[in-house]
Amino acid sequence: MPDVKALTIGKVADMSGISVETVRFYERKGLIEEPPRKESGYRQYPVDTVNRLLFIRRAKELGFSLEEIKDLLHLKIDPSSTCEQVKAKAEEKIASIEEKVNALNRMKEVLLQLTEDCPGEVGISDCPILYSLEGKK
Amino acid sequence: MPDVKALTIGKVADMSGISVETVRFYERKGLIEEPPRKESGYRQYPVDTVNRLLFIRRAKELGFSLEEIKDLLHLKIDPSSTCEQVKAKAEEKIASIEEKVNALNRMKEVLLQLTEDCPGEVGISDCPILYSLEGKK
DNA sequence: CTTGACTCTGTAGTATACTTCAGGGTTTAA
DNA sequence: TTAAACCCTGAAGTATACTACAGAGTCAAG
Repeated sequence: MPDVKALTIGKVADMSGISVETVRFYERKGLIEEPPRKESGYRQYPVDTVNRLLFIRRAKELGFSLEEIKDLLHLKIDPSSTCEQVKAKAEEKIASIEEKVNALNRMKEVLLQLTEDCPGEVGISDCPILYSLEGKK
Repeated sequence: MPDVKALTIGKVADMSGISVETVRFYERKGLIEEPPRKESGYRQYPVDTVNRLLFIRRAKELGFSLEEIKDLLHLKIDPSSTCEQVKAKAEEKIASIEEKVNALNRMKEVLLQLTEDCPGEVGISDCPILYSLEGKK
């Protein structure tokens, strides 16, 4: 008798909101374990795989890369790792988000200044935005 | 007699701070025109190419993609385009930067909340960050 | 005239995160 | 039983922005 709890790849994909192709891709990348197979070769997932996929989704939404998520998952699985280590990863991520935000805000400031200087109805040859991009201050 | 003003690719690369390979790459991408060649096949750039490359660099620093920069350059060259059109591109860019900043700030808020909830010295199985990533609220 | 620095083309590799496809075999519901 | 729906592998394609060759020719200084 087959394991009633085993799910096909299509099922875990639906349940997690991740496509079948992407689930296989995550397996290749080592984000999820290779599941047992039926004689036919079909993957048979334990239900818990859905949680793992949801974990990956949420972490992605928080801006973690697949590599970082892999680290997080390894910490999660390794009983000798500590909450402190996870917290450190989160704090690193916060710092890198802050850096990105600062860089974007600097860009925005420059662009805002340029658009403010732009009267709008001027011919292209006098456009202050292009003028500035040309490096003429 | 050769054009005294013609520059080799190495010269424009040095003067603009962009690598030789990248200059050729920009040519393939249509960001700079194909320059005339010597009989040997060597590219001969007019000095103005340096300004164009600097323009590209600056626009990149402001977060424009190569495609967007190409648009900007076409506007710049086309005498029928207006300053208004350039301004519109800049404003689009500002809006997209704001969106990114907002998304990043939302991520940061969630991460901050998670790290605040984390006592630090707890075993991995009780880590509130991982707990939350698992989707258990 | 030689030699080292420079240039040429075309192709392939890098990183991230997938998606698509060909050409099969398997399951399941009617 | 049969046809739709699903699954398999392995390779290639997508987008962005380059970088790195290989193998050959060219240029400029001493």
